[in-house]
Amino acid sequence: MFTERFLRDKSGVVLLPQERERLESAISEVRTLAPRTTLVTAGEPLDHSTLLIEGIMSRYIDDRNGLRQLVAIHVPGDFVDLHAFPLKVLDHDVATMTAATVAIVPHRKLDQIMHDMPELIRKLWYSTLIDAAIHRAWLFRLGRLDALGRVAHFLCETNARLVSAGLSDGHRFALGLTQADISEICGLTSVHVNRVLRQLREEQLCVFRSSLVEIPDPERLAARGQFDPDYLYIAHLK
Amino acid sequence: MFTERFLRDKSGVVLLPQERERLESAISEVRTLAPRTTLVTAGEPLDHSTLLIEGIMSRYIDDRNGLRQLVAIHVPGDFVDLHAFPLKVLDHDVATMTAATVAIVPHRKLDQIMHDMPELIRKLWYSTLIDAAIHRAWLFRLGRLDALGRVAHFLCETNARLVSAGLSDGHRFALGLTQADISEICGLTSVHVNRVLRQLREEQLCVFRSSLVEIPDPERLAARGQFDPDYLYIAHLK
DNA sequence: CGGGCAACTTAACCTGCGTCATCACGATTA
DNA sequence: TAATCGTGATGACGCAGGTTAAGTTGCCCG
Repeated sequence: MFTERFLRDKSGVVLLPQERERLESAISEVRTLAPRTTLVTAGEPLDHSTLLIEGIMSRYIDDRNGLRQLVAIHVPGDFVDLHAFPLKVLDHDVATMTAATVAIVPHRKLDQIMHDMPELIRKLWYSTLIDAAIHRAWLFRLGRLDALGRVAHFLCETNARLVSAGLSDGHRFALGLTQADISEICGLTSVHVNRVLRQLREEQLCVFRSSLVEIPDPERLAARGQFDPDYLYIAHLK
Repeated sequence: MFTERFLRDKSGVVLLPQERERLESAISEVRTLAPRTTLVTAGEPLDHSTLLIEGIMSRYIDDRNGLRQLVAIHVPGDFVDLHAFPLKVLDHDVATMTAATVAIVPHRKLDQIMHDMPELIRKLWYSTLIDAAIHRAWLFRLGRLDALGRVAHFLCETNARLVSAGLSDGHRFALGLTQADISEICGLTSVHVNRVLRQLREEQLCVFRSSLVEIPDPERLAARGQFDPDYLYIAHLK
């Protein structure tokens, strides 16, 4: 079941068994990808979308000086570039961060679903809107939080999403990102991310290693990052 | 024709006459709103969405200290909170900035459209994804640009969107935002926005007044703000 | 015509984060 | 064994933008 984690635990939608089957049967191919592999380049027409099964992926925008800003990261269960179905061309690049396994869904299959199962299309739409809600939370993070708050907010978000995917127990998870990755997410330099991580460690808010992130007291970390998980639309949270 | 500007000039979609009529007939009410009126509060269930006909609206997230981060602004023709149709509850507030005229579209009408006109639903979906693309450009702006670049980028974007809506000639437009508004958009203080606007004026890049924004050389301003309009999906741009 | 208020302006000062530089560590390859 | 490379760690220094405070301007309304 490649779609096992898709829309899992989301408030406001339940994927029915026949809808899940229909999605499964829309998968044309399953591929494994090496770390740091570019899957989609901005401006190139697309005729398929990608469901992430295993690993971490990213979406990013390059600036003129070769620096880049990550605009999203994806965890298993995310339909990474489903927005390419209506848009056909993307405004950003998509790449793996770690090694990854993905399922390819041709747009022509989604076209058929659109005519046969409009309620399923609404659920697919919904999933792209959660990505947009996460974009907004990232805007808040960059616009209103200091460096420590940004990193704390990001780690809280990632923890919550991985709990939802069954990949974190709420206190510890494997992530596989470098400090430079965090800097591209949080709009900081890697030097300053290093300082912030040290401070988080000293204050016992979080121990970050590429291999393993540990959060002894998630509520304290959330308070420091002004993290409120409502925007993730996770069911049964409160 | 209240939907006159909706999806106007967008690459990749054309709203057919019968689709436009169907949308028109889905409007239950047209309202005028005073400036700085809150229309939607985060967390409140919604059974309708709002098409902006005239004026400027905003979406924003409050922080713990009463400050806020704008996550979007909307110009006439935008379906401001169409994402509430699949989501039902929003993660942020929606308010007018200037006086505004809006059309209300009940979700039950959209439900009917979903079953009758799946291609129109795909176009509605598309319009919410352009909002998401704009979110991403805002992330780039906050994460990678300095203060002057951020303001320049925002003004270029707004100019391009208003040209598309037929409300800017490419060099001048009425906007009705204050310097404090710009600061909430660009993640700066209003004091520093004031300094930046002076510099833009001195360098003849832009004259910003609440009533009127003038951009003598849009290309120079775009270069300074690393603005590339592809993410707006405007047709016939290049 | 004057009082009040929101928006704008400017200056003086301070600090969080960027920049630059150096070094350490572990993994990979020869 | 050494050479290379990606990643992490840390210190010295500078500056963009925040903070605070004190005006000014313009508009609404009695």
